[in-house]
Amino acid sequence: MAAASTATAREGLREVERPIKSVADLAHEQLRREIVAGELVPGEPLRQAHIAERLGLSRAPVREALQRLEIEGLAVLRPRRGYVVANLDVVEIEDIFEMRIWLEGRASALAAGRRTIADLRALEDLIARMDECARGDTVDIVTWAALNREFHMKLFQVSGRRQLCRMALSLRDSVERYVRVDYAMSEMLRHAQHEHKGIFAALKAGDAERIETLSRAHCEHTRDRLIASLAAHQD
Amino acid sequence: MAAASTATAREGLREVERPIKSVADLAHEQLRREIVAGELVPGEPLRQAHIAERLGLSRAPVREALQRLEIEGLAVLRPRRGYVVANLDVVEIEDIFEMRIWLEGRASALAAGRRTIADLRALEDLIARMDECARGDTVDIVTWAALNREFHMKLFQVSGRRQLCRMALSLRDSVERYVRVDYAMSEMLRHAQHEHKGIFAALKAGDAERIETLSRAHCEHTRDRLIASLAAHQD
DNA sequence: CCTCTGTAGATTGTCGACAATCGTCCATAT
DNA sequence: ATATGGACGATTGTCGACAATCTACAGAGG
Repeated sequence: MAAASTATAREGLREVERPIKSVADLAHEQLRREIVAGELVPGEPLRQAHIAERLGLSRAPVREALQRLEIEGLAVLRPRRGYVVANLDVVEIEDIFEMRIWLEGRASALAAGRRTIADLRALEDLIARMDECARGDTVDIVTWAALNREFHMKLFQVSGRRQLCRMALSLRDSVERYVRVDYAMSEMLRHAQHEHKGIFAALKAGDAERIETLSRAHCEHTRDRLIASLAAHQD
Repeated sequence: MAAASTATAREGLREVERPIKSVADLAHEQLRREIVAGELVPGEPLRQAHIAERLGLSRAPVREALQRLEIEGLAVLRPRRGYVVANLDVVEIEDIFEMRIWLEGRASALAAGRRTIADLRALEDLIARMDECARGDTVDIVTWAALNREFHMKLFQVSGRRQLCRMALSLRDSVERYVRVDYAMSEMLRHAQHEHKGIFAALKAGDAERIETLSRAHCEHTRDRLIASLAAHQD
């Protein structure tokens, strides 16, 4: 039994996202952005040679990126037939949201007992920057969504639970593209901002019970709005 | 918006494990078995060339296998320094078990409302085969563990929730190797068998509330026994 | 007119090789 | 004796090429 403690996953929760980025990491992030942003629509085939050429690299890192997307639930592999952008049906979306409601509520509650001044400052800054995006009459939905993801990721990280953080983030990403389409079509965004401020206040106060309730409600609202939107646009 | 419904993940829950296996799939399964079985100890470096030679294939599929192991939480990558077998500390193990307790309880409850005769027969058969493993004075822990995994996987699948099933199985696998070490050193195995029969009975009766309670208790017992074992053998 | 079969094209899965980077060992200076 | 610096070996990350397999289309047969 070799000395193993050096490999223990203890380098801090910041490294849920890998520190040093390889070309494969960049390809993965790029494709994830494109899928999440809806530029690559569900069912669209993801051809390795095509993507490699488009991103200016070889097929090996593209394969790795696709592999990860599959495990994250963003792509589906049909052996010898290639990857396609995953398509979640309503049942699966509800499935994911049920888990999110519990996991995010739990993470928030834990965070309330561990937040530091620095954490609060970082979250406050993210809220302010999101406000910026929605200030004028034109809403910068792309930037807002990126900041929103960062806000919730930060909140998860404050919980101090590495594994819980991983799960919650992964589930978020797998439905984010559907949520974003919905946000763009509704006033939900400003409502979300309001809820973020409530969550932040509860975190600042260290009120675990309240932040858990608020986080769950935040998730539930997103889910309800999304399901309603999907039902309306069913085609 | 192209016709996407063909790609929808609807081919049935059996395909959580991929149907047609590539060399990379086999490498992945082999390495996972070795890690879960404890043959590869936490902290041990996983050198690509070495593994490739040992399994008689090239580095490409080995890389893919390692990639998956990382996302499953079984391996950790330090960029430019290679993969090592992941080492979970007690906090992370408790973290994972807290999620398992909730997810597995929920999946069981849902399964109680959807089980078919065929499902029950399959589960009953698995229980019988596990009994076989523990009949004599020598316990076939490896076979038992494989059947145990199948039993719980089957139970998750009956829930009909594809995503929930994925998460629960992934979390199981990431702590399985620690649990197995514990099983080998205790009488916990027979106790687990007894609990399986209780869970099965509740499923057969369609009693959602009872099976949820039993499943959670099953998880909690495993956790408590494991934590105690880790505390005793701390080195 | 429909169905089945065989060929052609395209795409994946796998391989071996090369360059970049990291850890290690040794020489040297303080 | 300890610390600093450079070269060597080992390992990863990336690339282009090849073989296996699948899809699509065309042609023959019923």
